[in-house]
Amino acid sequence: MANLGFSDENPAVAAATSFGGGIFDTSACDGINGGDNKWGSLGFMDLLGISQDFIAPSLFDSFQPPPPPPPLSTSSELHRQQLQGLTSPASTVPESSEVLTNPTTPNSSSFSSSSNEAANDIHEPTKAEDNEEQELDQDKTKKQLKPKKKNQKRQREPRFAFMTKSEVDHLDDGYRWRKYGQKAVKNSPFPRSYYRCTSAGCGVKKRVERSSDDPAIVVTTYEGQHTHAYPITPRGAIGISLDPSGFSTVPEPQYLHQQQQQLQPYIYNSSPSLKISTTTATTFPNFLQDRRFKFNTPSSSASLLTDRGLLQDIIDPTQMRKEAKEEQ
DNA sequence: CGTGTTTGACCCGCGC
DNA sequence: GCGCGGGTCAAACACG
Repeated sequence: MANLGFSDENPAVAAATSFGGGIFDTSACDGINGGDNKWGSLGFMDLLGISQDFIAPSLFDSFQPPPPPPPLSTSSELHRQQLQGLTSPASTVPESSEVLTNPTTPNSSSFSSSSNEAANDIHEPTKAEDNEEQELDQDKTKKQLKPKKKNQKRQREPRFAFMTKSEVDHLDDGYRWRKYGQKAVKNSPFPRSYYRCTSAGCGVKKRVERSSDDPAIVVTTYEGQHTHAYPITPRGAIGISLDPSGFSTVPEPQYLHQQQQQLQPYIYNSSPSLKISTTTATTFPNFLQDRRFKFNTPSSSASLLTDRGLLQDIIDPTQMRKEAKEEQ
């Protein structure tokens, strides 16, 4: 896990007990991209790692590459170690629903984090899924008749969601995702897309849907944690960060150039307002504790919202917006 | 040819 | 038990 020199003990961050702010308005980037909807040229996480956290290349000079990903046979153990020894909240999170934070302003960002029944027993895709794959091989012809263990509720990964103001649905966070489904969503004219991390053994999933309330807002829900280094493919870039949260603290090199040239102005103009507190380690995923997610505008929406019991399994933009209005 | 998307069918949980 | 809605699978297809 690379923090780019940002200390986990950063008082400014640790002292923060709330976060909130603006929806990540990425629409301004559309022009920057010249109408190209492909976000492959600028990582979404790069956008999230905006503001003062985005520092010129000199910052990366001091970056220490993480150890290479462990073999699959030991990755789960390493993962656990990372979760316990570092800052991952997942391993210590008591079962709860997603943490939802509403925007305090129409231009505020909204994060929803969750951990659930699986939180104390982090999903270890390597071994379990290997077995499943073997079973699948045997029963391949049975297709979806594959028996699922009954009386055993499907355990869901810790989830968190956030809202992004963007014209593109699938924001590039630097990882490679494969779309494996799309469903129409009730009470929404927009379909929900399902993505899965393409890395072998990595069971991280991502749901992307547009807010029916505000089509400009994209609600992205992550589920699970990456078990591999970031980025994961040659296409992406070199593996430079091994963050158990699954979110790199470093922009992909291929993005860096454009980010410096194009994104920074926007970033600084409309950086979301978000403060992540390490005190929320038991509720928020790693990446939210990452310094990249330390935003500037003071806000107490998170604590307010959590205090109000707005922890929900699924982020509800409509409610979020209503809540935001009530705040005003 | 490898990789990613589309899409219809299927599975499962949940509420009535 | 039934229907609905969410989630997943995998064949077919597209693309570079």
